[in-house]
Amino acid sequence: MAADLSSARSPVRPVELDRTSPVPLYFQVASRLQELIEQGEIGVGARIENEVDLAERLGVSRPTTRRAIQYLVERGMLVRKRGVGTQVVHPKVRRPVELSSLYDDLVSADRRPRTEVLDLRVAPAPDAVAEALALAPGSEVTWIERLRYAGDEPLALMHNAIPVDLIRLEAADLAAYGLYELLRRAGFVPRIATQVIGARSATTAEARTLHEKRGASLLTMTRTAWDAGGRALEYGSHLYRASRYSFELNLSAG
Amino acid sequence: MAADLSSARSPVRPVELDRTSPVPLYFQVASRLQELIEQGEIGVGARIENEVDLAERLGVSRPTTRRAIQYLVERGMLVRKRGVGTQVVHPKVRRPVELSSLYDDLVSADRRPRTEVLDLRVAPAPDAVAEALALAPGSEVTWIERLRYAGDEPLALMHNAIPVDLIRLEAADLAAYGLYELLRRAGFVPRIATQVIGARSATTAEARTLHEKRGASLLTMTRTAWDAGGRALEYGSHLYRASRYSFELNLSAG
DNA sequence: GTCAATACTTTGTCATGACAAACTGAAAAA
DNA sequence: TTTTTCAGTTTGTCATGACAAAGTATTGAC
Repeated sequence: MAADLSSARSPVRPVELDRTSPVPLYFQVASRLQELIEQGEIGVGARIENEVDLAERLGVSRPTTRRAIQYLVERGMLVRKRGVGTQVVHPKVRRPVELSSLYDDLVSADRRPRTEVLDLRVAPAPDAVAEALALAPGSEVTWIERLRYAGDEPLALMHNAIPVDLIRLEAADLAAYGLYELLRRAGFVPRIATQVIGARSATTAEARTLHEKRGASLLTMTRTAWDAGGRALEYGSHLYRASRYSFELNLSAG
Repeated sequence: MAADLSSARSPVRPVELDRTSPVPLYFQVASRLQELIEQGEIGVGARIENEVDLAERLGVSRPTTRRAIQYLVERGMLVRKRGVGTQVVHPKVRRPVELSSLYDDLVSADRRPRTEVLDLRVAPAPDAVAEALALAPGSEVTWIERLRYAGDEPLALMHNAIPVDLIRLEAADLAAYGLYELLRRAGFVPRIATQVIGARSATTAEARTLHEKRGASLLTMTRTAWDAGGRALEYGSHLYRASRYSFELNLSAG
């Protein structure tokens, strides 16, 4: 039994790599490995074949194999040790913290998101917001206030500021789609963000809006997002009902 | 002026690469680039020299240059575009979410952490904890309850469970060092973790311990951490004073 | 003047080869 | 028996060379 485990090298069946495909070879290899691990054919703790042999068997170069393995290492499925080998540490992809909006999250969790646009106006940005977005003080921003429902329950009260020259937002669009979706459609893809997560008690008005008791605990999240060109896309200051929502993170260290 | 910006290629002074150093070449190159960007010698928005020229000028191969650039791309400083070039998007390193303990954070923020060990015992793990740590139900764990101060103010009430066969913990050590530091010294390096951040109101007892009013908002964080071998190291369930603490995250998307 | 085709630049992918460093385990020495 | 040494395994680093794909800028046709 014990001997079995130590010899549990990858029982990979012949892999069909498609060299005519636009999908890079390293990605094809990574996908195949990921599949085997997710299906449990290579168990947690088992070592996979070494890079050199794997490369030879698949008919690709070692750098290509390395890149495929690296891809899965970055996702937290594999761990490498020099002189030892590469081991499976987790059967599922541990995604890094996602850069997605609440709307996207709810859609994928099938929680029937609905959005009510409470306010939509163009106004000068307060100093703190202008600084967060790296705009000149007093620059105009589109200011949005939305109430997000999951099913029939209010879940979050969201305030956003978007540089006014970036996109023209309509209440109808905001009610139908997430802000990030609208930004993406306009060609602005959020790539980098900083978030601060905290908590505080609800004011009377906030409690009423969110169907909570006065003084109930709320999760606060402020975020600034930039696109690949370093352009500030969005500043957000959101309130979540702590009784209905929490943030889940997967971390991995070098 | 505008012409100046577009021609603002990296004014890199001759870089001294040390080929005898144990520090990898790609890392030396990355460090040098990072320095130039942090010091503003390559401004945000400016394009850096293309890979081929940079490699030639530094006297290294293109893969080495690419790896250096890739390193900074992953840290959110640079963005690459095929056919265009590589651009500076942020002058500071945007670290991914750190896998460090509160103690380490406070030390680096120079906030004089102090720890009071309220409880330290060996007991069977509750089912939820055993499951989080992937232990058999009822397995013994070392159970710790600590109160963490920053300066003279209590900041967090921390509960941890550590598999009992992993490390022998002493109250004196826990008072002097962070848990992660002790784990690392024993050879267990946390590599992967999942966290859930939420909020709730303080109970009377919690409020008293943390010098808060009854019902004050607290940030909750539960975390399970694993080492590179997939061994569960630690389960933690912590309470932070929302009035004194928040979580800061830097995210980047593919 | 406007639009389309073309040339050029720059990053992306892949192969081959070589040596170094870290770890493991077995053999040899104390 | 215990420790040290050494050989073998495996990942880490680096070089060179080649072609592909995407984006930009220029040129030419209309």
